Amino acid sequence: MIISASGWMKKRIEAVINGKKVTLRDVANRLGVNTSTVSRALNPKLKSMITAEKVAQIEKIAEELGYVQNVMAYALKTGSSQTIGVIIPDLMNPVYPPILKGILNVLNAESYIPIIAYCENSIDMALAEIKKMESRQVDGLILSSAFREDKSVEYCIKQKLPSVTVGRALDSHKVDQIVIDNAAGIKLALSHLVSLGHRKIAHISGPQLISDGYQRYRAFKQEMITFGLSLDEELIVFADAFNEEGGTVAANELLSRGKSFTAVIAGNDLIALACISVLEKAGLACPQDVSVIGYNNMPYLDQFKTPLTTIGIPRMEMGVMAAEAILERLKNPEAPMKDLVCQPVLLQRKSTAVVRKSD
Amino acid sequence: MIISASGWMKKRIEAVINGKKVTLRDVANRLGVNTSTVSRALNPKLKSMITAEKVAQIEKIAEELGYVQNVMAYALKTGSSQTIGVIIPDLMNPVYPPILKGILNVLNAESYIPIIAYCENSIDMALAEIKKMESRQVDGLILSSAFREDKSVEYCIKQKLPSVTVGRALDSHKVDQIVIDNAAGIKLALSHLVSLGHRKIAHISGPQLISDGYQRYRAFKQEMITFGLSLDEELIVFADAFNEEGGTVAANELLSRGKSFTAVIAGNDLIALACISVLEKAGLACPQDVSVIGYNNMPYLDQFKTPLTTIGIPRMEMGVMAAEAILERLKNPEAPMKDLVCQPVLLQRKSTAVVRKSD
DNA sequence: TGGTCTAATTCAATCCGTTTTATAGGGAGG
DNA sequence: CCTCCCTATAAAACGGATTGAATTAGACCA
Repeated sequence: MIISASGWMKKRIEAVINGKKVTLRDVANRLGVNTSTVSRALNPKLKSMITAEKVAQIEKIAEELGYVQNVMAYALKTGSSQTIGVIIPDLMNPVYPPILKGILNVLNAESYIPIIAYCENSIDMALAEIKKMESRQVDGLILSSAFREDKSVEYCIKQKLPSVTVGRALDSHKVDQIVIDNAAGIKLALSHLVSLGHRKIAHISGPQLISDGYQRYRAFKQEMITFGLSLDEELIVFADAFNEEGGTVAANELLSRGKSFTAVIAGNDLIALACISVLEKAGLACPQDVSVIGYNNMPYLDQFKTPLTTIGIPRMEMGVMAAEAILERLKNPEAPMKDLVCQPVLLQRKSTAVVRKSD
Repeated sequence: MIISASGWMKKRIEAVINGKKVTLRDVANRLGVNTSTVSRALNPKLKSMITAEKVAQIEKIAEELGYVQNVMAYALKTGSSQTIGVIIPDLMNPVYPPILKGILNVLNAESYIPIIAYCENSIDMALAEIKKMESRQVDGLILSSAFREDKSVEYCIKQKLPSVTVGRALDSHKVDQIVIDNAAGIKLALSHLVSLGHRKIAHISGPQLISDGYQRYRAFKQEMITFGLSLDEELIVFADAFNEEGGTVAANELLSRGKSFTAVIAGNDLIALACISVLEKAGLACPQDVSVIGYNNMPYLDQFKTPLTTIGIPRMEMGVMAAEAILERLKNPEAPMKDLVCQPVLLQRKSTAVVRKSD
């Protein structure tokens, strides 16, 4: 098919056979123009500097040769890798996929790409991942891994890596944050329970070093008083992680204290699910004997054996907001830091019921 | 703290204030050595060429200045970005997080990083994502998005982008593939159902353009005959996607045909779940009236209202295998293509029961 | 002691694929 | 003929890896 393959063309064919990529230079040579001309012709913003005819030629040849821009070279030259790092504490927690989806959707639209890592809820691991991402010149970071005090995000600040958190907040408010109004959520839960006649309400809290755990705990104590209920510290236990193992241990701890209660507000859905299992093993049915409320509204909850009443949060929207926030911060590095707060919603299902007369 | 900030140092301070990154050159200048010395000192493989004392100095200063390697520059020079692209059809399908976790774990250990994208089960979207990844110089691709015939993976082959598929297979076997032994899975399911006395068994198949859908369908027809059961084509319907919507439509179609059946094998768990809902709405209880088997063993299935009997697949292991396969292929580009097949397992729960006498 | 040879380090220059600044060419208009 | 404008070019980065050449140091021998 190739009639005369001489000079650079020969060399190029050889290169392509060896798996080399087609470069800007290749398409420039093919047309006998300068690389800068090609660069401009292929850049929508600079295209106007080149005659339409030449642009058309260049686009045709580029297509024909299968040219794709080398983003590494672009990044090296311009300092922008068009990449956003995303760090997630736990891949297995079903809360994160929707957040991820929200993030991906907006990044995609802006021709950014995410690099995703998970850190198993360890600050050290998060820091290691952040350094890897830094070395890849990420333009910014979305952290849903942050603790209330967190040296990994301190590192981002020190290195001037633009960052936002999502679903987690720093006590210091040193970065943009997409957060949930946890106090409102707890108030919703408590108000629902109170309306069902519950008064002896327990709380299985999440880790206190994580903003959601801490804020929900604080809100619980606060709102119990606001609702005029007596606050019994013995009805509050702490799970050491927002997962089923943590929930199981904590629920057993609660039961072992021997204090009676008719309802429990769990730190999140996974803890709530574990709690229901523990209660059942102890011969307590949910919701007949005790009502349980979760938090987050993870997927498929409505199809569970005991469809869980929970506090729903706009997960995908949070992802969208996080991505928009980081892009916004890139455009406007000096803007004041802000918290964007999302309102939760009560989703009433089958795990809560009117308190029994006898209680 | 800085005593005399003159020459390069002044310039550097200025640069850092402007948010510039610390470069190899910066640490070289600080010590008055050549960049190549620093490069070698920081490269584990070449470190031996430099005196231990100097290495120590360099490491100290690099740490002090907060130097991190610019992977973009490295990639540009060496042609390797230490990045693997991963394309997933659907972020919301709970099958993928464990696969992703397996992939991440091995890539991490080899200091590779994944770029993750999803394609909503569209080949065109997958192709667009692949081109984006190509432009980012990914060293290889893991595709769990592939169809039986798929121009996006044809493109990878044409562009000499090393690729492997996971959970999906091409009819052509043109790339390495991590697949499930679907015939074995269907055999397991059917054998279980037969042992419970079922003879009139329906199949809600997944999309036929996807290997899992097609192979399970083929296996179903084959095994029905092997088990000596009469194969009624009217008891086979096709869902147009491996999700709940697809399952709902297909299950309604099956019901509308008016043929009686006592069990159904679904193309995957999501379809099975949708099927159970549809059956219930039609007044048919699972498993009392009809037994249902899923495929994939997605998380939390044991806690569902009707704990689903399903065919389990080693999701995380598949991720591990996929990552190892692509890394292996990078080392050894000329090796023959191979299929790695994973064996499924029957997980018996509550959605299957002995067929009623009357049937 | 001086000279030679070798091994161990370090240096300087080049390259990777792009973008971009400054510059040159060429045609139109005055 | 001289400007001015419109295109296109040439050349210099970007940050780090590579490598042949140069320097140094050390060892050995006469």
